[in-house]
Amino acid sequence: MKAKPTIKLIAKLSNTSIGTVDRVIHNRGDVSQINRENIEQIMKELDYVPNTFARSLALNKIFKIAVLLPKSKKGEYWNYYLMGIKKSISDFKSLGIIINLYFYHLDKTITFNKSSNQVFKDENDAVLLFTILTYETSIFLKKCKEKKMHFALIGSHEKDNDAIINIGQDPYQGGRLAAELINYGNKKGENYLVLNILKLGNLNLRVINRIEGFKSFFAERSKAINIEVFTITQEDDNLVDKLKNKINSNPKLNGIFIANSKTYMVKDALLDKNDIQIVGYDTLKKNKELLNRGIIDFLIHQQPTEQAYQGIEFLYRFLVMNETPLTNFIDIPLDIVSKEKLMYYKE
Amino acid sequence: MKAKPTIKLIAKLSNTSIGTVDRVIHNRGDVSQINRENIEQIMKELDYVPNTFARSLALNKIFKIAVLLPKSKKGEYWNYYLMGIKKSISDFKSLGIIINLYFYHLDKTITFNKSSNQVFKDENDAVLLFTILTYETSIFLKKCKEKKMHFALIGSHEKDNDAIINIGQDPYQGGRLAAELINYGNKKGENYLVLNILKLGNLNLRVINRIEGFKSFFAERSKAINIEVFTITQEDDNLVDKLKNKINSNPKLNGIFIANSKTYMVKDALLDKNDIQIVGYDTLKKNKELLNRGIIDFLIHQQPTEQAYQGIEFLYRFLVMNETPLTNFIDIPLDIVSKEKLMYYKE
DNA sequence: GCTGTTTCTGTTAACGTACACGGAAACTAT
DNA sequence: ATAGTTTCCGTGTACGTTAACAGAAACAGC
Repeated sequence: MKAKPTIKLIAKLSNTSIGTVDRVIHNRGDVSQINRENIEQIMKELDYVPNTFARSLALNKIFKIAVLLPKSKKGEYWNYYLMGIKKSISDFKSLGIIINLYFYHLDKTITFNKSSNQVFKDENDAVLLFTILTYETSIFLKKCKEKKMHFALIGSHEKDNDAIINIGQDPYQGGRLAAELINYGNKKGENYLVLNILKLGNLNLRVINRIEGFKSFFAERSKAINIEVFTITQEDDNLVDKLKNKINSNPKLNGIFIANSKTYMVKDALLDKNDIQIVGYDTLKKNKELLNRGIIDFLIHQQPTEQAYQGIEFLYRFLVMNETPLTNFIDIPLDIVSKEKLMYYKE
Repeated sequence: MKAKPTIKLIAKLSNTSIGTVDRVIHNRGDVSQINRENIEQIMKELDYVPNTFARSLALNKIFKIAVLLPKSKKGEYWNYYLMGIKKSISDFKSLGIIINLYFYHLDKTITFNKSSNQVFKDENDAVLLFTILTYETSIFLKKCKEKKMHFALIGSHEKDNDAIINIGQDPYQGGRLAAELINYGNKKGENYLVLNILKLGNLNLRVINRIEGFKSFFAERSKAINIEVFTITQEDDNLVDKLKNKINSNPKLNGIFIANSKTYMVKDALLDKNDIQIVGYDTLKKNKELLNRGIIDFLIHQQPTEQAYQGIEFLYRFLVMNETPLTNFIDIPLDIVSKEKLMYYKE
C-alpha cells in the first residue's frame, strides 16, 4: 500500500524544493509558470491533500471563539444551547480552540451591549451568537463586519450572508408540521386555537412565522377551517384562567397549537382535554412531563444542543482547517417528539 | 492570555525532561515515584491536554478501515449507508484514514466469506460491518477477536461487548412508536394489520422485534385490540393481490403497519385507503413518494447515512485519538417522517 | 575495588507543513 | 560592463509529541 503523498515527495517528483511546492499550494506567487503547472499537475495526479495535523501544528495558533448567549438556569430553553457549547469546549480543547462565554440578560439590553463589547476587547477570532434581540444583534453584526470579526448565527431563520454559517430551523414549516399532526389526529376537525404566549415587550418573529405556517396548512384544505390566535403575555397573572375561559367558550374546539416553549405554563388549562389534539414546541423538562402524562400529544424539537455544537464545529473548521461551508445556511430538521420517543430526550 | 501548556513547559516546571514527562503521560514506567507524582500534580494544575495535532503527526500512522456491506443500487436501502461511508471517506482523508470498501451479495453467502477474508488480507486496522447475515457475521466476529482486529457494528440492536461501538436503532421501540402514531390517528381503532414482507430464506429478527413492540403498545390499552400479522415473501408473484384480499376481507380495518422498508411494494394495495392509518419503515425514494401523495401517513427513519458516518467517526477517534467511547452502544433515535417533513430527506 | 545489573533520566531525530530569509539567476538601465 | 532590480528558488527553523537510544546513578555480588 503506497504511502500518502507529502510536500517532500511532490518536490522530489517535480525537481524543485518544498519551498516552491509550498508556494504553489498557497498561491503565494514567486514561482515560474512551468514549475507551477508541473507541480499542480503532479498534485492532481497524486490526489494530494495536505496533512491536517502537520498543517495545524505548524500554524500553531490558538483560536478564541466567543459565544454570546442569554443567561439561563437549568431546564430553561437557553440552557439547552449552553449544554451543546459546554460539550464543544471539552471536545475542541485539544484542537487549539478556546471558547469564551459571554452572557447577557434578555430583558436588559444594556447587558447585551456590555457583553458584546467585551467580545471585541478579548480579541476573539470569531463569535457565535443567537439572534434573539433583533435590534441589538443587527448593530453588533455591523460592528463585526467593520472589525472583520467572523461570526456564526444560531437559532434564527433569517440568514446573514456574511456569516460563516447560519444555523436555524424553519419556523413556518414548523407551524405547518404542527398543523399536519393536529389534523392527522382528527381529520374531521374544524376549530383550532393557537396560543402566542409572548414575553412582555419582546416581539418574537419566529413565533409569528410558525403561526403563519400553521394557518397555511389548513388554508390548503378544501373545507373552511376556523383558527383563532390567542395572544397573551406570560407575565399575565390570570394567564391560566383566561385560557380556560377561552377553551371553554369554544366547545367545538379540536386542537391547540402552542407556538413556543411555554406549554408548561398553561398546563392547568389543558388537563382533562383528552379529545383535543395538542401540539407544543421545545422539549423542556416540564414540557416533556406533559407529554409523558398524555396531556399533550407532540412537541416539536429544535435540537438546540446540536445547533450550538454544530455552530462551534463550523467555526472550528473555518478557523483551523480553512474550510468554508458549501452553503452558509443549515436548515435543522424539525424533530417530532411523542411519548414513545421521550427516552431519547433525557436531560 | 496565557498560552496552552506543553510537555516542554511541564518538564521545565518539574525540573525534568520531556522524555520523563512523556513517560508519565503514557504510563510507560521507568519513572521515579517522586517525579511521577510531581508531574501528575503539575499536569492537573495546568489542566494539560496533549496537542492532538502534534500527537497524530508524531505517530504518523495511516489507519486503514474496512467497511463490509451489501452491494446495492441507488435508491435501495443499503445504498443509504453507503452514502454516509462515502462522505466519511473524503472527510477523514486528510486525517490519515483510508477506507476500503468490501461488498457482498446478501443472497450469496459465499461472497460474504470472500470479502471478509479479504478484509484480513489487506491488513486493515479495523472493520465496520452490518449485522445482517447473522450466522456469517458471528463467525466473522469470532475471527476478528482471534486476530485482534477492531470492529464496529452498525444497524443492529444486539450489541457485542467487544465492539468498539455498536450503533443501532431499537426495533421494539420502533414498533411501539408506529403503534402510537396509528393510535393517535384514530383513538377509536380496534383492528390492525401488520405486514411482514420477508425476503425468501432470510429471517429478520429486527422485524420480529418491531412487531412485538407494536403489539406491546396496544396490549397496554384498556380495550381489546385485534392485531393480525400477515407474513408473505417479497418474491411472491401475487403479493399485491393477496394483500388486497386481506385488506378487503376486513372492512373494519383501522390501521396498517408495514414493519420493514418494503412499503413501496404494496403500494397498489394501499391506494384509496384514506380512512386507514398507515405507517411504514425507511425513507427510500419510493416510500417517500407514497408519503408525498398521502397514501401513507408516516415513515420511521433509521438514519442509515448518519449511522454509517458515525461508525467511521468512532473508529477514527479510537484509532487516531485513542478515545474509547464512554458507552459502547449508541441508540439512534427513531425519526418520524411525515409529508411536511419530506423536504429534509432529499436524496 | 571491580564488574554487572537495575532503575531512572535526558537527548535527539523524526513526523509534514508554514514561513522567513538569503541568495542565485536573469534581466534592465546606464 | 557594471550596478541595480526583479524573478525565482532552496534552506533552515519552528510547531508539540513520540519513541528509540545512550548513558548516568545506584546498587548488588564477588
